[in-house]
Amino acid sequence: MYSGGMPSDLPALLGDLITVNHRLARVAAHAADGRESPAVWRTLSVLRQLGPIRLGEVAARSRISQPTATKLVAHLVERGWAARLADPLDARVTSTVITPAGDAALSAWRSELAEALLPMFDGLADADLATIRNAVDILRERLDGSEVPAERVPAGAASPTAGNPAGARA
Amino acid sequence: MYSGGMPSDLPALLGDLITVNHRLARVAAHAADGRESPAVWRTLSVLRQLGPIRLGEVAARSRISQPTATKLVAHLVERGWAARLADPLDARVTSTVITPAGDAALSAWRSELAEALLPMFDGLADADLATIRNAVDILRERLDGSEVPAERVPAGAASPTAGNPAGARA
DNA sequence: CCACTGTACATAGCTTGGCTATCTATGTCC
DNA sequence: GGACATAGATAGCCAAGCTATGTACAGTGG
Repeated sequence: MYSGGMPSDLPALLGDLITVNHRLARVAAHAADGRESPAVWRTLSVLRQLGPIRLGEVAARSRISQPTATKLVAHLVERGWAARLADPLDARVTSTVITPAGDAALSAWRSELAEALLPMFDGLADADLATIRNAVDILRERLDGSEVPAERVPAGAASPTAGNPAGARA
Repeated sequence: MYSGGMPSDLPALLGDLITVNHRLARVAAHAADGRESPAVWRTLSVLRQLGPIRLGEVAARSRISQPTATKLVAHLVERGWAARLADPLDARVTSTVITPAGDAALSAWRSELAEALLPMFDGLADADLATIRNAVDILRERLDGSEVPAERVPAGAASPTAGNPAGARA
């Protein structure tokens, strides 16, 4: 219990958060489906969540560089998990959508992952699960909300004319 | 809205957890010090936490393969952030310790990271910070406690007949 | 004492995700 | 039409991860 409450020690909290985060990532890496990489699922998640989306937006959302996004999307298209759409208004743009196959693959991965991680979370009290759920929601909101201070990320993004759904919870 | 609290939807929670986790990792990757990689800091953390430790233990703790641990530790030694000790009882063993320089570097990184992430957490209510702190503690405990994949996990995780891939779309 | 099996780490070789730098094609503004 | 900006593609590099295998030492049975 952290009833003491030490909000002033934010740096320590952030350090711990990132450390635990890395460790959890390693566990997840083992947990499910060695056949495809985490980056693939992450990209697929972005596509599912944001519908037809430009490459640059994929990159910004995933916090990866544009060339890396190109590579990943190309891989997804090869796999049949995504498809590209020409933009009738701007010939430079090619939007990407997730395909039904991609959607199914993503869902399957999530199930597989959940099953693999279950033992680790077995016996956890409902209250603890709720805490994790809340923390996940809080972090997600922060990740979605702040378009990142991003030192290195090419801070283009000057063309969000399309209504940014910004589906914030709460 | 998740106000209901649905502990039975653990699979969805785990999927979200891993997704958010991965996204946070991307942010952290940008946040601080592009000169060294996350794996370096993770390894250094393990060394600091567990004192002189065998290579195999580093690998198990970090959830990486033994050859990868060899590579990372070698890198740390080159950098002067770790040192190796021969074991007088078993000539096969070489333990590794963090050096003062490594300790300092790790601390510096944590500070830098915290500072870079601060804006993202600015304006967060104390209650939310407490929630994150608790979640971090809960997860860390689970990560430490369960020696989960034992050790040499058979890499090819057989996909257990996914009869019903959790019809719940996420 | 010597082979025989097991353990701890090192080496080799590969794949993939990530990056920067640069190029091409298109759009936009004067 | 020409200068500049923007969207994405291509090239080339490095790090982190893996499997498979090699090497040296430990322990054990004959």
